[in-house]
Amino acid sequence: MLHDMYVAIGNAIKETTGATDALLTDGGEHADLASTIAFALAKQKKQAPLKIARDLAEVLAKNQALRGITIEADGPYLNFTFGSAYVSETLREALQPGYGNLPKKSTRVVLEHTSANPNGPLHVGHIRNSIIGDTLARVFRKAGYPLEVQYYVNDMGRQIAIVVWGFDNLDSAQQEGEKEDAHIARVYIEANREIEKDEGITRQVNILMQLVENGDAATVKKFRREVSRCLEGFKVTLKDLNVAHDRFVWESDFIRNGNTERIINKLKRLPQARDDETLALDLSEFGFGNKYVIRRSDGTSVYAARDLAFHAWKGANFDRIIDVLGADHKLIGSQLQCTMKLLGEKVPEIVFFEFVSLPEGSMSTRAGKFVSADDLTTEIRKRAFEEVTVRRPELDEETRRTIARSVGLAAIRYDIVKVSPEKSTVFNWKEALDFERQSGPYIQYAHARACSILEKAGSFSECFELETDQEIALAKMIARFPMVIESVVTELRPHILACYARELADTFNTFYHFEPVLKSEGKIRDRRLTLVKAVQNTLKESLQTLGIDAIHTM
RNA sequence: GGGCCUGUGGCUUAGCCUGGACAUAGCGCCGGGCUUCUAACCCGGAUGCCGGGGGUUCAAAUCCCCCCAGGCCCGCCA
Repeated sequence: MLHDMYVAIGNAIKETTGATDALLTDGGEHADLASTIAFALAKQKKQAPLKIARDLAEVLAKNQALRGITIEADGPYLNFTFGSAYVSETLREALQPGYGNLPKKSTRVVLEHTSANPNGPLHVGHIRNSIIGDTLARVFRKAGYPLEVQYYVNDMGRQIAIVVWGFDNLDSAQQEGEKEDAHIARVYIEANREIEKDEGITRQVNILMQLVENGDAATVKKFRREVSRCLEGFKVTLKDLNVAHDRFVWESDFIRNGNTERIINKLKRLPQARDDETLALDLSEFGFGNKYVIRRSDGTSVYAARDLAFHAWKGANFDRIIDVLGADHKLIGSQLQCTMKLLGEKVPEIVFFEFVSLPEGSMSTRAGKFVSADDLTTEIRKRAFEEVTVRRPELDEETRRTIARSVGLAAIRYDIVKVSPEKSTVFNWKEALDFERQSGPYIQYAHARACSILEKAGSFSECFELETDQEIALAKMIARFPMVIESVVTELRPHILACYARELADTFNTFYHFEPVLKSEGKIRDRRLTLVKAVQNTLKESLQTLGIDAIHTM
């Protein structure tokens, strides 16, 4: 609905003025939409912006395509305020199940996220990747795209070789109740300590790496076993965060199926190839200072080669490739994009996010310096359970536990997704455990409140004629939802949805405090209940798209 | 040394790509509001040289240049 208005007004301005851009912006408190076209036309028309705006408002007011829209010139600004038809149409749309869904598309999208090395549990830095990725995935599906979500398993890296060395050489039995990924981290940390003491171990690790690349059956089996165990741990962590992957793609498969060898042969033929002892690309003409190494002098491939093979495979099976990667991958990500372009392959779009650190500094799995996602989940559920128990002592324990799980999940996911990805953050227990304003639970609470009103109301006849400023403001906020979904898809910035959901909850809370619903009567009660139903549905869709449970009571 | 990202009230943060009407919100602070639809809430108030300096423009938090501070990256690691 909002999108339709945007197009109609934009076209009318362009037709009337001959401008190529209608310069439409959000009207803020002045209007629903505004245009600054009068400034742009001032020079060519040799007229004051005030006069241009005034004249244009007069002409546009007569345009039949803009019926029902109030058009006013406020100084040099052209203000457009939508009328009652817009508001009632919004309400009708927002009552539909799946409000905000966009038309089905045929572009097949593959989205890769998380892809952490399987050498220890996921920590609060990794899950920023998971939550940005999973939210994007949900938004793409809502926007009508067929989508596959993948986890790229780095199963042949040095870290894994170190883990395997640890299992072969150290006292490495799994402890009572120890989760697989935590167990692997313990062995990995211990093995790294040994490596620092004894350089000879590095040679043994190198041998393991060669054996696995050459396909030595026993070594491959060991690598696979430990990596699989670690992934089992990850799956539990991700499930607790309501994050899901459709497919786990193993890096070593691209050696075994010959794809890496094939892409290396193609790379050799590029004019940028330098095939001396190593095979590398010279990408200096594109602004890259270092060599992009593809194959070692001993003939084995490096990560970059397998990654290129992986992305070529994705390009062959999908129309659009999106990767969510940490800022430490910016250089290699750009080199990958550059090389894919040189090969004539599809170029992946990469969503980068900056690091999460601890107050005492960067996280490090190797040094055992991290806050694991499991610890965060455990702690936040505990806190949420205490909170629910204080607020709803009459509920039985089982119900309180269920609510606490949803509230905890909401707090974690929202706390992470609300921040722009290009901002680096410092993990803060106090903020992560906050269930008040600008939090996931705050939005859940607004939704639960709407549910409660609707439940008490019973049946009512729908009424689409809103009257008061608060009612109309809320309806207009609801109207923005589909365009929010659209902008997340085009900008690949999920925090836009997080901000919107919070603003919608804010607007509803204000409405709630000024406009009685159940205590009003007749048509007023009907139209407010209709509005509450619309906002409840929109909040539900927003929350679910953020991967947060839209619970009915809390 | 080079490249990328960030810098917005005491703290956290939106807006920056696509320049426009008094810069968004929260925490904290001050003052109000629960016998009334769930107070995980609402209302009011104080707090901003939008890191600094130049420039472009009728107009700059937003675009360009320089500088400062912090983070990340620059490996025959992944």
